[in-house]
Amino acid sequence: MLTRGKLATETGCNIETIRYYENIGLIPAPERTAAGYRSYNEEHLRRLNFIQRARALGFTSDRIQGLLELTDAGGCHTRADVKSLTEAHIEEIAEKIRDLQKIKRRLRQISSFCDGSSESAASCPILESLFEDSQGSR
Amino acid sequence: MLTRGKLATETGCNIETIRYYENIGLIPAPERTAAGYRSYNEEHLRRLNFIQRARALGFTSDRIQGLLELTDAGGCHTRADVKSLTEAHIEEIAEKIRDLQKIKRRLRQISSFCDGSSESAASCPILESLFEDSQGSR
DNA sequence: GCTTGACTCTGTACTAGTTACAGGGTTTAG
DNA sequence: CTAAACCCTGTAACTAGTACAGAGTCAAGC
Repeated sequence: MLTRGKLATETGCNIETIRYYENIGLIPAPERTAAGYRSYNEEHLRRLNFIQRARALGFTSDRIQGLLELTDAGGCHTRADVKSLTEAHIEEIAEKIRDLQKIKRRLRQISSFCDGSSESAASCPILESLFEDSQGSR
Repeated sequence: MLTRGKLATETGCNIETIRYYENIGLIPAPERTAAGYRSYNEEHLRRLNFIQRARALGFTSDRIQGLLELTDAGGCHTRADVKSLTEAHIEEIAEKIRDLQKIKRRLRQISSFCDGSSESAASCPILESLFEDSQGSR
């Protein structure tokens, strides 16, 4: 029913990305027309939308695969499984945020050493603090 | 004076990464011994330390290159140049943090819909909210 | 003086998550 | 019937490295 191009415009996904998702197994290989054109159905659409939303929330391909397998496998997985994958992901994001905040604080500190004047960059305290062993850190 | 291996252990940098930095032009190509071994000096050590510290603060190779050029070029650049590169970087990190916080909030919300019970994953509200158009967002 | 192990050299391929492009075949609208 | 718009495939690019194979080199011990 749907060509690759239509699936792409329907989902807002890049057309090449769809082929990529097929390659890595995120999307099942669709039927082909006599000429070899991919022919997608509603289920593919649904699945691709799922992937797009999960990607937007920062899930990796591996984890998305995991989530999709939980739905594919039918009754043998529980909500608890889904929730624990989600919570693990939330914790990873929280950690990434903490790391970036640490970095930002340090950068603000280093930046504050420098008056931003028109003096030579060679003597700039920002560069110096990157060249020398970090003084004033932590 | 320094072989590649010694430079690696001295700086804590992976030995292959040093060659990579040479390839992309972050580190100048060193002298070679008669046998073709790279021979590094104090300046290389200093520069690699700089790169390591800048990387730890999340600077991209391009931006590090930019910072190093400011020092290489001698007197024709100012502290203001350095500071503006740094401030731009801080702003990017701040934005990344904001993005991640948005994602985290949304994930916490989605996760809260799910009781984490032993019911089938197929009916899990987390998966449903990824399949359906995001209701309750924003 | 020779062997052995530790080092170094090169090119190449791999990672994630796409994107892009070349060179061909197909479908559709006028 | 032709031309544009689509689709197919394989492959390379991006970032920031990491890893590995196969070959050469160096230093220490015997």
